[in-house]
Formats: sequence, C-alpha cells, structure tokens
Amino acid sequence: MVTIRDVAKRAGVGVGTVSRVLNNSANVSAQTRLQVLAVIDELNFRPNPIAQRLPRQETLTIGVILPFFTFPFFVNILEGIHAEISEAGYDLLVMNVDSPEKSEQYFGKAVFGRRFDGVIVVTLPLSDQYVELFAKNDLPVVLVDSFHPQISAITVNNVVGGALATQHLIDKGHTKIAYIGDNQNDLFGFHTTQLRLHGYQQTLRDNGIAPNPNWIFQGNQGKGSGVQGANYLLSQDPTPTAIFAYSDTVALGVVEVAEERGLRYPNDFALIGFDDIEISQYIGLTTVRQPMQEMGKQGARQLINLLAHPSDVKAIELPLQLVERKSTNFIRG
Amino acid sequence: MVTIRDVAKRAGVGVGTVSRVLNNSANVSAQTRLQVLAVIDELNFRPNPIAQRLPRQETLTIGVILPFFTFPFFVNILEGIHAEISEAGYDLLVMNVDSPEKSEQYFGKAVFGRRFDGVIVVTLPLSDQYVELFAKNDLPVVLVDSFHPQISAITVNNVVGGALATQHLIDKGHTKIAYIGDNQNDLFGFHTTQLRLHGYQQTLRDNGIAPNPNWIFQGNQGKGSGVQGANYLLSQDPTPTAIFAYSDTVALGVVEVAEERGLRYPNDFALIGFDDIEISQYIGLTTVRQPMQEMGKQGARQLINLLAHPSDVKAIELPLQLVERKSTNFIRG
DNA sequence: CTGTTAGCGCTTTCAT
DNA sequence: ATGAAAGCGCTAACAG
Repeated sequence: MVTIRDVAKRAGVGVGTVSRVLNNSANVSAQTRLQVLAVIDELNFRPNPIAQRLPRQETLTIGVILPFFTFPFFVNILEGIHAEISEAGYDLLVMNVDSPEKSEQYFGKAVFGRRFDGVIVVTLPLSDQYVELFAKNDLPVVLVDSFHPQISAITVNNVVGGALATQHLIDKGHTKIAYIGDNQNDLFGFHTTQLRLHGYQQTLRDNGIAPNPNWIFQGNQGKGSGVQGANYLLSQDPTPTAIFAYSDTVALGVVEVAEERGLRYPNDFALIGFDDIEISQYIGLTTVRQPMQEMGKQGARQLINLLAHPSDVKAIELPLQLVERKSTNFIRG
Repeated sequence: MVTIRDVAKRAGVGVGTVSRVLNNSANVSAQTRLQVLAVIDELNFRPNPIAQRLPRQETLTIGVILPFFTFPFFVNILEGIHAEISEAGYDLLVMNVDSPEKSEQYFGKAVFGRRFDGVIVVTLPLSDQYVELFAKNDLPVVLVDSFHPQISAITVNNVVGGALATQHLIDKGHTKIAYIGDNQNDLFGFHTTQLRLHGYQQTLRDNGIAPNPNWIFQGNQGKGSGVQGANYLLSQDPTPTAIFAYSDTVALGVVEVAEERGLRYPNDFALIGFDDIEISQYIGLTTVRQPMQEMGKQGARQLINLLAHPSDVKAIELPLQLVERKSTNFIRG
C-alpha cells in the first residue's frame, strides 16, 4: 500500500506539499505540483479516504433513513437523492427501516455515530426530541415527504392531493365516493393518510355532498388495505360508485378484488390512486402524481446547501398533478 | 465531543482499558468493565467509527456496484444484500451505474479507493483485468447474476431459463414462437440475452422445430425493445403465435403495442416473460421467476464468508421456476 | 489485568 | 513556497 509518505519521499518533497497538491490548495509552485503529480501517477497513489476523514473531521457521507426500501415510491425518491449526492462527491449510506425498532436504531446511529455530515429522512416523522439532538450535534437534516417546522423539508400538499382526486371524481359525475386509507405506517408515525382523507371530506362538503362514514375504510397493509377495503365497500348498501385509494398500491388491491368478482373499471366503478408509480400506467389507473424523483433531488440539494450554510432552513412544497387514465374515464350515457 | 480519553480519565483508567471494554476483549476485570461501562453511559460516549477504522485497517463497509438501480429486478437483489449486510454490522455503499463511464469509475473507486472490505457486483461482468486488480489488493468480490471462473458467483442458469420458457410455450401447443431480446446492456457487457436466446433455439430444435430467424428480434432498450419487437413481429408473414420476451419489462412493451392494436392474450397470442417482477402478477403474465432477493442474500453471505476465509471461492446456481398465469393459458378448442 | 506508547494515513498549523 | 511536527480518535503491542 502506497502512502503519502512514499510519494513525498520519491518526489523529494515533504508530505505537507503532497497533501497540498492533493487538495489543490494554493501555495505550491507549478514546478513542484507537476513533479508531485507525476510521482502520484507513477506510483498510482490514491489517498486513503478514511485517513483523510479523521483529521478533517468530516465523513463525506450522507445518511438516508427511509422505510420500505423496495416500494416504488421510495425507490424513486432514493434515486433522486443518490443522483445529487454522488454528483456532489458524497457517499450515500442507506438505512432501510422495516420495523419500528430499526427506526429508533438508525436515528440513534445517525445522531450519535459521527458517521454522517448530514442526514435525509424520508417519510418518517422527526420527533422534537431528535430535532433537538440533531441541532445539538450540529448535524444538518432534511425531511422529504415529512415535516417539522424547524427543519428543511420537501413536501407535497396531501390535503390538496386528496381534494384533487375527489374533485376529479365529482367532476366525472360521481357522488357516492369512498375512501380507502392505509394505516400501515401508523407504527412508524406517518400521517399522510389522514391528510388525504381530510382533503377528501372537505371537497365532498364543498360540493354539497355529505361524507358517508360507511364509505371510509382504513386498512393497514398496503395492497392488503385495498383488498380489505374493496371487500368491505362491496358489502355496504348502497355501494359507492367511485373509490379514492390512498395510494396506487392500495388501488392495486382494489383491482385484485374487483377482478375476482368480475368487476372492471371504468364501467363498473371508478378508481383513482395516488403517487403514479410505474405500474399505474400499465393498468390504466388515474392517479395523483407525486414528483418522487424531484423530491429526492431537491432534498439532497437542500442538504448540500445546509452543509455550507447551516442556518439556511427552508420548506419547499412541490406540486401534485392529476394524471387521468381510463380508470375514471367512464362517461355516463 | 466526548472521546475515549475523556472516558478513561473520568473512570480513572487508561485508554487501553476503555478500548478493551469497547471491543469486548478479554483481560479486563468485571469490576473495571462495569465501572467503565457506567462512565460510557454517563457521558453518552460512542466511539468515532472513522477513528476506529484507521488503525484497524478495515472500513467495515461493503460496496455494491449495480446498474439501473430503480429496476425492480435490481431493487429486489439489493434488498436481499442490504438485509444480510446490515445484519452483519457492515455499512452498505451503493454505486448505481447508469452509464458505461460510471461503471469504470466505480470499479476504480472500489479497487483503488481502500473504501471497502469487500465488493458485490450485480449483473455487470468482471473483466480479467479487474479480477487481477481485486486479487492484488486482497479485496474480496462476489458476483451476483454474473460470472467469472475465479470469483464467487451467484447465478441462475439462463440457458435453462430460456429452455423452460420455450418448452412451456411448445407444451401449450405453439410452434410459431418468437423471441424478443434486449441488447440494452451490451454497452455494459451483459450477455444474458444471448444465453436465453440459446436456450430458446436449442429447445425448438429438440422439439423438431426449426428456429425462424425472422422471429428473432434484438431490441436495445427495456420496454422499448418490446415495443419495437412487437411491431416488427406483427409485420412478419407469417406472424408468430407466441412470444418469449427476454424480461418482464420487455413483455410490458409487447403488451402496450398489443393493446394499441386491439390484441389481447391469451386469445390472440401467448406471451411469456422472465424475472417475475411485481407487476407481472397484476397483468397475468406467465414468466420464469428468478429468486431475486435470495440471490442478493446469498451473495452477501458469500462475501461475508470470504472476509473470514479469503480463499473459499464458490459458485452457486439458484433454481429458476416457471410461474404460469393467464398470458399463456389459452386452450385451443 | 492494566497503563503507556507507538502508530494508522492524512491535514494543517507553524516556522522558515 | 515548503518542510517539520503536532494531532484527528482509536487500536494494539509492550511492559509490567
């Protein structure tokens, strides 16, 4: 293993000088620089990143804490983050939370471990306690798809999203509109399902429609919520004509049940989801699109900015967009 | 920031002792251990991982080089790897190759960077040159969905996979069977498309069917390959009755074109894919399932084993499984 | 069993 | 502009 010392010796200079050319610092003559560079090349020397990090007191790595790593929503956000972070020369360490204990464990690792120069938290809520801990340790954090008043955050407006979806259904002529939520994440403390529900209820009222509590179902397991929800709704009397599913994944469960029962959208019922994951275009699902990759990118950019300007906290809200496909496209004759 | 020195001082012992209790090494009296532990707790001390890595000469992190991070196939493999790696207490650094240059860059980073204790390469081929470099640097590598005779590898048998798919179609009564490959990855040097093609051709011959070169199409862009391939095949005369798509993603492209033209499986044509990504179950696509997550897990386990026993190289082949769904389920009346 | 000390490979003053 | 030297926080060999 060739070290900076070897290079210095061979180039006939001090290690300090080698370090300076490595870091492009001023105060090194063109002459010497070239010489050192030549030796570095000759010896194929690469500085040991760990050895660099110790005296610099930085890790050059960013930690990302996120749940359910394989879900398309999170993968897309992660891709956005990864692109920006690696572009900026930082390493990315992914912490995949698949149980509440992991969450606690990773937050602890992040705050106390001196492992990261900054942290991005996706979807998971950040408690006041941790906000304080992050602050105390001068560790920049940004939230993506989550919110805290004192922390930089990239969000969409889920109430507006719920309203968008509901209004679309109403515009299509529906009045008997159901909502299937998903409390899967209650354990982790997400609360988007409540926000979208709120937008849904508000919009119904704004249109003079009284929300029917029998048409609101809160499941607790992604696609499973859709399955349970669809079965539940189909057992109601009267039955709703349109379903607003908390997420595209939940909508998938609804589709499954519908197929089993020989029902198909848009003719037998209307269906709208949320997120616009890739699969949605293949099954013709109308949905409210979240700019997932962009959310990741912006989050990463905010963090990188915070590294340089620690007090430049800001909250950014990205727009949601209705994507209309055949699942809501039945025109009553 | 509290260091090991602070702990030592406060506990009235030497730093060596503190280090020993930190690393659970023997030779420290229960008495002292308890005392030190108390102080660690009191001061809420956590050893600085970077400072630990330097003298230990290990990074405690594993690098994963993989392409197209967001594709379900890779996400699933990655999840398997992540689960095992983090279980074993290592950090995971993901290097997402989305262009040939990135590939070169990341391999260089892995070999020369002293950043990793070991590396997992997914799908990308490992050149002899790099095999040598990894060896020279005593850096363990394992390949997942890729192969090299001198390196531990987790693979499936793609020739057999091609045969499985083709035989299934033949068993369903088809003789006019087309293959749509995908050379997208040629740039990156994948070659699975050739292997599956080989299995396809071999199986046709074994069944006394002469492969028709007009029914073989090599696209070059995932779903796009399916789109081009389907359009091409539909312009042939005669037209095949069944299509074996290189991957489920390619099959998706075929479905898209078919829908545009008002064709639907299984009645108008039969379709089989490869991989069994999540979407396939929703669109009723028959496919050859790869045990993606298991491939990742086994790869990680092999690597962890190599860390302890550097010469214990082994090649593992995991089984493929035909998953029959409606896309091939037309029974000729 | 335990304290002391010499590094790990690099960065960064501090003189010169 | 540059060399020497003092750490960064920890581990591990050494001496007791």
